[in-house]
Parts: sequence; C-alpha cells; structure tokens
Amino acid sequence: MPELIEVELYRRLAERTLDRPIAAVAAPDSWFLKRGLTGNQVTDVLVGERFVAARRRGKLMLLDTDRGPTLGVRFGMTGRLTVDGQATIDRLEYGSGRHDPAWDRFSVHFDDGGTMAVPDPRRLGGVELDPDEDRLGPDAATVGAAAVRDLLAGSAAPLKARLMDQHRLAGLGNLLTDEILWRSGLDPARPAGGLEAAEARRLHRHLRATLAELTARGGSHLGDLQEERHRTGRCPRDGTALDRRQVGGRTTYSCPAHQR
DNA sequence: CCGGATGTTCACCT
DNA sequence: GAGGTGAACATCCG
Repeated sequence: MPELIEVELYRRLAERTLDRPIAAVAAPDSWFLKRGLTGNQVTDVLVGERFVAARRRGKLMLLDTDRGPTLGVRFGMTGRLTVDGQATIDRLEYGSGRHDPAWDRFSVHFDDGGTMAVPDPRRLGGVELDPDEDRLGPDAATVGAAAVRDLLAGSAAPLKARLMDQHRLAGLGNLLTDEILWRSGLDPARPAGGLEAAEARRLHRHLRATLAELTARGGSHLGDLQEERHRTGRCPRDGTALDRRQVGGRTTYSCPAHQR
C-alpha cells in the first residue's frame, strides 16, 4: 500500500517501539537485506540497542538507534508494518487480509517479548543500514511552494513523472499523484517546465491539502478520484469519461475536460 | 488464462 | 545529461 501517507502511519506505529531494548533480529530473507547487508551484520549492530527516534523521509522509514546505525525500511508496494501483532488501522488493499507468517521478511524482537515485523508478500521492500537520505528530495508533506516551482522549472518531462521522481520530491506515488493533479486541474502529461507561476502555486496548495486530508482519512486510496480509477470511470467533478493513459511509465487516470 | 497493480533499481535505448 | 522502456520481485484480483 505504501505511499507517503501509509509510511507516515507506519512511522507513528513504530513510535511504540522506542526505548525498548532489542533482544533479537530475524532476517530470514536475504533478498530483503539491501546493499550487501547480511543477517549476522544487522543482528550484531541492533541487538542490545534501542530505537530512539522514528523518522520518515518520503516513503523511507528511518529508525535511529541509541549508539548504533540507523535502520532504513522501505515497503515497496505490498509491505506493511506490525508492532506487537498490531497493524495500523488502514484497510488491506491487496489480498484478503490474511497474514502468512512466511511473509514476515524482517523482524525485531524486544526483550519485553514484543515484536516489530515487516510482512511483504511480494518482497518489493527492503531494509538497509544508514541509508543515504540525501538521495531523496524534500518530503512532499512539508515541501514549500518555492521548492515545488524549482523542481518543475526547465524540465521537459511530464508533470506527473517529475512529481514522482523521488530524487526531486520524496513521497508521492501513483495514486496520490493522480489525485493531486486531478484536484489541481492539471494535465499529468504536460511538460513540467511549462507551468505558469500561478499553476505551480495552485499545484503546491492542492499537494499539501491533499496529503493532509488523505492522511486524516487514513490512506492514499481514499481520494475522491480513487473509485473512478478504472476503465469506465467518470470524473467525479464533471462526469466526463476519464482518460486512461501511460504517463511516466505508470497507468494514469485524468479528466480531459478540466485537467489542462 | 491473462493482464495489472500504491515501488525501486538497473540495464539499455534514443 | 535527460527521458523512456522493460525486466525483476510474488501474490491477488478482475
């Protein structure tokens, strides 16, 4: 499920792990350990430590330890987080909600008997130590209007592709970007550098408002456009048949009438 | 049965 | 350098 909103909900859940001594680590899937990390290494550096802060940048969750490295967790498309057996209140969008223990690709056990686990059926996520946070652009939830203007300026890439480029702006995924551009009345395929100043400001305003609103609703999939995001969908604003295209390599729904 | 799907990385094109 | 495409991961759904 994860886009910025889901990862933020996971981060809040992960705050429950703070200050609890780590007794053991389970990394049964070496594919899930990135950048050459081994199960022994991650165990060695985490056992005996405690997480002291749960941070997030874009879709990357960061757990700082007391004296050791920072644990970086990515959730891919199907990764989730459980702490002491509890998930966040978000609905399962993939699957029937069943939880196969074999999907726990990485777990941290605390000395109080509790556990933080990362179930990920498709194994698209992963963990690493001390991830390079600066490879990510500013977080979309707090980005300023000037930064949005600058990241669009001079680019021939489609607006949607630019907004989803995690190196330039961190956190937006396919669903959120479609929702934001739909609310902004902007065509996803327009060259990013071609926006007027007023359009860029409008985009920034809807970007911030959409993230705040959908976070309050509880997920990236709870946008106004979402239920019409299918082949015969119609624009919730004006009833026009939605366009379905590939933009920036991703399936994109947009209203040909009011998104220009 | 087949095609796609809330993501990222990488190789390979133009 | 800038963009674009396709593959890979594994499961579920229409």
